[in-house]
Amino acid sequence: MILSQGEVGMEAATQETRILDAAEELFYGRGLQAVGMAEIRDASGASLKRLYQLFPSKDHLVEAYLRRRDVRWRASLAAYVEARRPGEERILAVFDWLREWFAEPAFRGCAFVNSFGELGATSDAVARAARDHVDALRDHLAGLVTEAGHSARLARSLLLLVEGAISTAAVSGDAGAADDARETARGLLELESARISGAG
Amino acid sequence: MILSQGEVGMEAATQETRILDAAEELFYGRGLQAVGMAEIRDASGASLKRLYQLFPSKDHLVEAYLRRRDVRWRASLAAYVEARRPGEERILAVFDWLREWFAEPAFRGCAFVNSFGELGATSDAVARAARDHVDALRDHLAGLVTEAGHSARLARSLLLLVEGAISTAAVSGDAGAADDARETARGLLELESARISGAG
DNA sequence: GACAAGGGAGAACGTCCGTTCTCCCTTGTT
DNA sequence: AACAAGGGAGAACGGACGTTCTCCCTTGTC
Repeated sequence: MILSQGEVGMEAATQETRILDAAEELFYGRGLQAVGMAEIRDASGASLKRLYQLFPSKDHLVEAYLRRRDVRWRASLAAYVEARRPGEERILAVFDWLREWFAEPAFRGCAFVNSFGELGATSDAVARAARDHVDALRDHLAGLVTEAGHSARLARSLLLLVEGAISTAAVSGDAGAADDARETARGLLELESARISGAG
Repeated sequence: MILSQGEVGMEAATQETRILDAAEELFYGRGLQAVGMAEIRDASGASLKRLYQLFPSKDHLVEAYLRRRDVRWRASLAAYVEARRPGEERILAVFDWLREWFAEPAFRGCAFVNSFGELGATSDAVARAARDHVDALRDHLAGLVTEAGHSARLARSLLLLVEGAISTAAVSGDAGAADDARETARGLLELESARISGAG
């Protein structure tokens, strides 16, 4: 009983994963409202019945997509960054990671900014998910900044550079925005160091 | 005949203006796909017949909305900035203007980033309008930067700060992103000056 | 005053979509 | 072998939306 429940649970989990994988690719690639439940059914291989058993409505699925993407996106960034030595290298690595992301064919901007623009005015869940993502990213950057011995104010500047690079790269189709952001961040680090030694 | 044609033309123009005003408020405030033609008809006071006479499809109306908004948005920014003395003051004025915009209750991020996220994958017209807007904004910033005697590279940094501030302010609902961007820009200007005198 | 032209209001049409329902088949149990 | 349970495929339902059509009224003209 317990084992079979476990198996049922695992099967449900992998089916849930397949559904979320399909939803993520479609929602991110084409927009929330442009993708219907039937298309997610086709892409995931699940039946509509199962789909609605696991996610009672499209709104639930959208929110689950955003929440999972937030966790994965930040985990991927964190893993990439933590491979570098603590300090300024890690801050600059953020923009190396962005550059690789921008070069992916599927890149289409920030999933949270896009979702906020599409449904943020209507759906509190979407607006909250987007805000939580930005807050978490800011916190992450603040951790890197303090780790490097700089003032927390720098984290807010970096957040603007990161979000600006994402939007600009998406709209203009130019991955070079990551390099611009990296160079700008390097300048800000240089400035911080100069201010510390100068005003020390 | 010519006069009456002129009057007809003017009436059509003001009706077109009313329609575009309604479309802009609704499209920007709630998203492109969340607003139906019937709602634009109600908000503009025009009949559906007239609406389709002036804009043969919703796609046409969406593109007209984006094109007009681009012109007006940049004109408003340019007018604000040109009230300051040429040089770095004008660069910083960009962020003062952003701050006032962010404080408006209707502020909901960059209309072009939002539209791109919603329909950019499907509609070439939307994708092009968004890209043209970003290109025009970058050109405008480049003009301010060269006017202030700085290198063109700085314009790309400023573009990232502007777009990042817009996205962040919208999603997090915090107009303070404009101040963060302004402070960051001030740092970059300081750095440019130091580099010029230092490396001179 | 008859009448053509054009515009307004809104019904109508076709399509799409989120969600539910029906029917059938499989599978495991007694 | 009979049967209950559950799942899959897809039809069905209700509503929304883009677009067109119908009908009526106004207005300007002979």
